[in-house]
Amino acid sequence: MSVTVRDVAKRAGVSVGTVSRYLNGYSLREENRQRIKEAIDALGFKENIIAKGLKNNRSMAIGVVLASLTDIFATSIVTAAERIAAKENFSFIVCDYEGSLEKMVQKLDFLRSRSVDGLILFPSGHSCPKVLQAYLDAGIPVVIVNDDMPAFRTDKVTVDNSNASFRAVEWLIHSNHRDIAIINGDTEVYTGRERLKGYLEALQVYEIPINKQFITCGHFSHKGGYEAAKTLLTLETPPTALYITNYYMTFGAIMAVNELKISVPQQLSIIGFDHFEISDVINPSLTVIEQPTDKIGEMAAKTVIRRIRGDYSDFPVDLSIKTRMLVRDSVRRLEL
Amino acid sequence: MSVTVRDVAKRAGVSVGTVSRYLNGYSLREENRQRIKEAIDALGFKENIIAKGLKNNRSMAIGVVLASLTDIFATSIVTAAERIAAKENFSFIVCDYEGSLEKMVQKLDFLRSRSVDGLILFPSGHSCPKVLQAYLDAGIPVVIVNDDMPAFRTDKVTVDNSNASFRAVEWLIHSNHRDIAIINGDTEVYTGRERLKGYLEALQVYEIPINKQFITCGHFSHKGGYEAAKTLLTLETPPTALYITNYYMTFGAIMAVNELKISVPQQLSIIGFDHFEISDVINPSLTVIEQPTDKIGEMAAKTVIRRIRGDYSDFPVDLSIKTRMLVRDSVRRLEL
DNA sequence: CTGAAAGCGCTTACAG
DNA sequence: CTGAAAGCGCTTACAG
Repeated sequence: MSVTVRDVAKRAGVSVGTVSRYLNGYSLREENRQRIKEAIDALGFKENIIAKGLKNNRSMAIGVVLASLTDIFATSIVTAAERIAAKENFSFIVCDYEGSLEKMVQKLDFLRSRSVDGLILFPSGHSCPKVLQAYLDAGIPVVIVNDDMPAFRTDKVTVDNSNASFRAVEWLIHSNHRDIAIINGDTEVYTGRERLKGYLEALQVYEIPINKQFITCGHFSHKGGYEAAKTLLTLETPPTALYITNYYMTFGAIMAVNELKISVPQQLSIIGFDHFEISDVINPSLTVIEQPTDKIGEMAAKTVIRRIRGDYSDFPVDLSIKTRMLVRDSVRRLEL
Repeated sequence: MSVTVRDVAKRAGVSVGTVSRYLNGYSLREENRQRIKEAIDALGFKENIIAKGLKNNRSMAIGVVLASLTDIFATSIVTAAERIAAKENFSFIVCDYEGSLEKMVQKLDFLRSRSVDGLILFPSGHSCPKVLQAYLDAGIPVVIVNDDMPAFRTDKVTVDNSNASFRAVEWLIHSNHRDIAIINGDTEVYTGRERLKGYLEALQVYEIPINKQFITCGHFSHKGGYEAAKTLLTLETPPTALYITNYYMTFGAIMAVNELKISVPQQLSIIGFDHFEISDVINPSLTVIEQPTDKIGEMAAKTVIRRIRGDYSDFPVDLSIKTRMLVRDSVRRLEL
């Protein structure tokens, strides 16, 4: 069908082994190098990565398993990771498990049979299926992103979730807010737990009494943020500041604020999370915790590739990437 | 390393050929079937799809090439397509070309060397590189999604873009609007052109004079929608209705409307595009043109798989999927 | 229905 | 540095 090493070898007048060595960057006689190069160009030869993989048990593919392909946080990370991986000639086989543990297991099985060389997994709060340990046992590295999976000893890349919360709330406190509400997602998942933890810690450290009404834990979604904001802002004594722990929730909360015709920051201060395109169109611009998705993706890709190459010197690594707080115009300093 | 057909054959006391036949669903003696089944279970055998592909020149992988992994419209389609493909045991190798033609070509080359069996491409207005023809010449089917690429004769899946526009605008006209503005994206790209065309046609058919000020063609983004809305709504005689041709633009326009404290639908009627999560948190709920991303993805996947299987009976197909208009609360019927 | 053998496109000891 | 040969895990005519 297509042109193979055999064709190249014939045209260049060398053996296929020599062509293979050329392809893999071994040194060979200058004359042969030239002839092979010429043959490859003339024939339009492209090496077959699949065949290559069969022999050295490498597929040059990395499985990427995530809960939803439509979650911009996850896909931003994947984009960055893919950029790194492509440079190293790895391709990404992307599987969406639609938030179902069962489907996740299915995908993991599927990727095993595709002989992926490594795996990047976004567990999104799901527990660890046995098949994951089978990956490690088979020498296939697994990097967990944005979750802890305590039962599973492997490389992990997260952000400083609780610390980010702490700093955000601290900033509000230093702006003299005392009635600070948190709009949080599901505390069954790692990020939800951690972000709540940081909020509580900050209040404790600054000796601000905790008002249970101000703690909402719903779903990390537009709707979750919207509903929580509506509830909080229609309390008898509503909070003066909102700390919102996820991009989609921030978005939903903003819609609720608009609808209630509450002006930010005059009547309400807000610190949100992440700043994808939304920040282009929100007035005033939001002060947010920014998760460095590029960095997260980069670290995930680099880590899994390093393991694939056999470097387990620092295994398992637990990378906690630092977030920044972008201080913009949605927090008002209260007069005391 | 892992367990192979050879191991299964040995344990079952048959030849590897027989195991292979079992795996591929050929009929064999009941006794052998049982023994092989037993051996597979006992050994935990998983077939190696890579090796399988080498022999019959199939990788069981479909390349998916898109401008951005963070575009929810594209990823919604990919999600649906992957669901179909996974059922047929195909995996998706996803490549993001970050809106650069050069990178797109790179990715296409890359996927060739990975021996993908087929390709699903979102050109996003980019022109057709030569390498695409090479795909077809090599017998690798290519399905174009959401674009026309007139220079390239292959299967295409789009929606009824201009017709969708026509119906949206017609609806506004029947609600007695005459000052109807369009917030459109780049007319260099297919969808932008088509959606503008439908708008113009509707006005012409109903003999409504075209007001050039009411036609904005910017960028299919939050910001594009936001800025266009600001411009339109601050005109001396602003439109009474807005037709917005993309999800992100709809989003941005809504933010502008909120900021200008214009109430919908009392002061302004709106028909938007698509209804991802945003619709959960917008009040009033928007009347929108809904692109059936599930269907688009399904058709793209089914078409490419059908071609992979050798069925070119209707090649090339140009599927134009029907959109629906979801009539909700953002359009007011004007009194005459 | 089944076994033995050749082969998919490549790599890699093994000799030289 | 290079060629000949074996082999990666599977499939598939070819005989029987």
